[in-house]
Amino acid sequence: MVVKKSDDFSEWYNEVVELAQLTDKRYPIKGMNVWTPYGWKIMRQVDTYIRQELDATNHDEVCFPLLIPETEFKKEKDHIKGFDSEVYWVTHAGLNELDIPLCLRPTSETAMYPIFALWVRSHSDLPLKTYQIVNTFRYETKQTRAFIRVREIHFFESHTCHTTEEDAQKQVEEDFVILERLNKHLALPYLLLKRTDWDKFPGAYYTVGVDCPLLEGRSLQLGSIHHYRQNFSKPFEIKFEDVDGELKFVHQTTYGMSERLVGSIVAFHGDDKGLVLPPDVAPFQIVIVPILAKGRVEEVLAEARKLRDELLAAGLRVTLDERDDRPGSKFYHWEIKGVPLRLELGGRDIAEGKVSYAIRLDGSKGTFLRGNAIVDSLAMLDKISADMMSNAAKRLATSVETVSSLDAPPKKILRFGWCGSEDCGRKIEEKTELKLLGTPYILEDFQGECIMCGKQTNVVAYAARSM
RNA sequence: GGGUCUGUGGGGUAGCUUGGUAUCCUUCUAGCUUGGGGUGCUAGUGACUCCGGUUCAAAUCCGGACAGACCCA
Repeated sequence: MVVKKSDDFSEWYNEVVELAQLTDKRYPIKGMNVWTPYGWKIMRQVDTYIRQELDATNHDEVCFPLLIPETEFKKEKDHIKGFDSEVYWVTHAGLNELDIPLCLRPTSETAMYPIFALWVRSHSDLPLKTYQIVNTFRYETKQTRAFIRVREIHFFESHTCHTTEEDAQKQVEEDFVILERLNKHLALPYLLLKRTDWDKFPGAYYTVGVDCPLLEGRSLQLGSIHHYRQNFSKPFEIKFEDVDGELKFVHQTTYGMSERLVGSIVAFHGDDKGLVLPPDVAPFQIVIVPILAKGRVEEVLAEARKLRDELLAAGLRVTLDERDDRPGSKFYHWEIKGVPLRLELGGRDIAEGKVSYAIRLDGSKGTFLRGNAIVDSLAMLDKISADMMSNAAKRLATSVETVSSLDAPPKKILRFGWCGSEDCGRKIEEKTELKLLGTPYILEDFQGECIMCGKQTNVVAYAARSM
């Protein structure tokens, strides 16, 4: 690593992604990168937790086609208006021009909902809770960045249908619980902010953004949760016969998060030595580096393999670095890759019946008894996870600052009074060059004045430099 | 959306002003050496983004495309 995180965050981010070999950015299309083995292992690990949490809340995994006919895509007016400028179109098939162009899904509402209309007939079909983990396509015009702003996006989207608005509302709240459980594995700080009306998802009744505070008042949207009411069920005619015999339109919600989760893990946890991975998502939780002194190579390797096999049998993800390279060089290699725990085994350790360790998160080193390898490794990984969670909590607490003036704002996420008008909102964005993230979903007590017009208000808003 | 800059082995670079033989570091391959924080030595593989133009001759000058970095809305 050459660049320091605090000196030039963007440069630092690019360097980590490159050196840790998370992705190959050399694919010749802007914003479309190659998932390399190490990066993909992390993504798959995250996907595993997503499946786990969604399955546990009775969502069924489905997989819809990538292509959407223009006729379906255009059914919801606001939706098409919101996505028009960033959709890829397939206009030809073989040698012929298509009668009806097909778009690559930028998100799957318009792919799924015509079929939901067939699936849902009675109140007993509801709630319908589905999700899929797929790639979506958005023609980003802004600067692209690995994992954070890409044109082909790996993401999950859950889509649900309910009999009533209240039931849909309960779903939104369940989504927050799912998010919190998922985040136990990722250890990221986040805020739940209800987006402004002019910034909500195209077609939504309301949108809640999940915003992760990074360095110096930057925030990164990790995902979003939407309540659609009947905005989509009406144009797509998703109707059910209720207990009273009446035909009604369903109420819908969606929840989506993307490979940005990987980008956020890199951006939030990483340090000047490279990646720092939470044990739950690390492709390898432990790396064993054998110290191969001349004349004892076979002996040490045999012991190292034995240690590896024991740890593997205990359910840990472990790799033994048997490459013909110097130990020091291997230390740097695995530090950049963010492996939480490094174990060293050499002649000295074997003689003393010990194993040396080094913890990536804080750089601490020591030894433990060989016989305690499994118990001690598990305990250290647990402690690393706990420490990373508490780092996230600390960051959350220090990243927001309440201000009463927009002159010379601190490099934090700003919190201030807002009258709620679009006029003031836009003026605030113009003046500060920050993005108005919205208002806290869980209402916060506030009495004060709108920071722009001075009107009395009990609404508090957040703004930050977005990435 | 508007602007500025850049594109040379796998990665990072020198050369470009003033057109002619492409530099160095790293990685990689082979061998020896070494091995508890980036061993050392020897030998070797490997590059001018693409298309067009100017020219006897283009990495170098001109135009365009594509890709990337940055700034502004």
